[in-house]
Amino acid sequence: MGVSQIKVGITEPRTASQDSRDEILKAAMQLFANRGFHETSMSEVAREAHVSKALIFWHFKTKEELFVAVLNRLLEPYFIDFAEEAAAMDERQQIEKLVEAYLLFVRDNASSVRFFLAQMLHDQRLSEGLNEQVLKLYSGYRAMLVELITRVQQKNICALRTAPESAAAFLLSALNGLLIEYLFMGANAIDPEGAVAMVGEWLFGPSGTSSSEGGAPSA
Amino acid sequence: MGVSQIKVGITEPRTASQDSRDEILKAAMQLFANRGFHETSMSEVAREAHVSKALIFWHFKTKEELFVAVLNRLLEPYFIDFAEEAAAMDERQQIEKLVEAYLLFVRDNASSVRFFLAQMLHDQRLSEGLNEQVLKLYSGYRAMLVELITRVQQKNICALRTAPESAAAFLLSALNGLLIEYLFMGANAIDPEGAVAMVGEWLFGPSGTSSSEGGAPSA
DNA sequence: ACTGCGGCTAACCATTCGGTCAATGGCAAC
DNA sequence: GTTGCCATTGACCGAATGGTTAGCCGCAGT
Repeated sequence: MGVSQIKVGITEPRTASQDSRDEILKAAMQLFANRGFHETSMSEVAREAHVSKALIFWHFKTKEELFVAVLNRLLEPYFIDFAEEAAAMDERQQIEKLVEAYLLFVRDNASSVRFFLAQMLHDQRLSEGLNEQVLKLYSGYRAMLVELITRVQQKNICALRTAPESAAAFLLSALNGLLIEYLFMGANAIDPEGAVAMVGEWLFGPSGTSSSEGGAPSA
Repeated sequence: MGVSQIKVGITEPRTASQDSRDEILKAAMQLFANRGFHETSMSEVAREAHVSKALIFWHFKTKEELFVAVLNRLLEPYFIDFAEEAAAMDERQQIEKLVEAYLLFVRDNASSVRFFLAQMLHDQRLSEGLNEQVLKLYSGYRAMLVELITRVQQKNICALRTAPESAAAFLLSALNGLLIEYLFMGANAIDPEGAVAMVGEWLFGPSGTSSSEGGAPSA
């Protein structure tokens, strides 16, 4: 079939086994993402991966194991590398950067996000460890927001007087709302720059944006 | 559709057929709600409704038809009766009332909301008419918000200077975010009063709430 | 008494599901 | 060349799926 497995002797062997395993995972990821777990059959995965169904069961003992493998692979890029660039920014810029990163991530990983959402929506008990990881990520993000808002309030440059926890929760909710709006309504629903501006106005009152490195809107 | 033509004789005739149909719908609703469409089998519905599987197919031609029937029944209470009480309130109170109604509805109909969410998440093409209805409801709600914010801005009692459409979209997103937070995190996540206060502060600046007493924000 | 029909069911059907198994080709080691 | 392992496959399995069919039961109309 269409596989182009060119051996490049000098570098790592990259066995055919790994190749097929990879393609199975890739196909499964796609199918699970926009059809869900129960609606995706192993035969479909096999067909999409150009591989026999039996081979899937050779790589992964059960359907659940394949599923968990997909989940783990999806979770990999979910860690937003943030700390390094944040050091040079003031709090307001950090907050705005966080918001922007969240939305950009959602926009660029829509199918994965959709996947997790669908998964968490009804199969709460399957893949418990995974949910835990996602939750951890989530609350980490929230903690960063809380801290930033706290600092910003202490410095008195914040127009908002609500408790930081509530404010962060509200902001996070707004972001999540944008997320689901993006998933359900058309792809044009998410507008990171607009959202950042809105958050700025909400937190710091009506004023010019802090860091206007004005890039043209991409979408 | 949705006709409720109950003949009011002296006593309700209430044929056995209607009874069984009702119980099937009830069982199906419950199963669909927390297991999804594909994960729910007709045999399960039958067992849960204490009825033979064939009877289900006597009432409803296919599984999809049963599903749509359930959807329609779920959609009935979704129309927030709002206009009548709104007349007596000023714009700010109306906005706050809208927000509160949204959150209360979500809290009280969590399983239905979860159901619709899951449904819209992956099976976009199934039950297209339903999605249409939900969308209609949704954009109606949004339109009300837009109009209210517009008026409030014209009256100059609004601290926010963003375009009403953007503001409404942002507010709706925040509400949706609270929604999914409620669905995923514990039931304690939703706090209508706190949210209303927050929205008030966002739109009208830091001041005493218009109609409600200050409630301590819960975590 | 019989007929017709709405409500209901057990048994059945074809298909698909997750999963198994015996068998095979390729290839490195001996 | 043979051995042995890795990767891979088509054919197969029992269970469960959505859906059908033939027929039962009670009862109103005649």
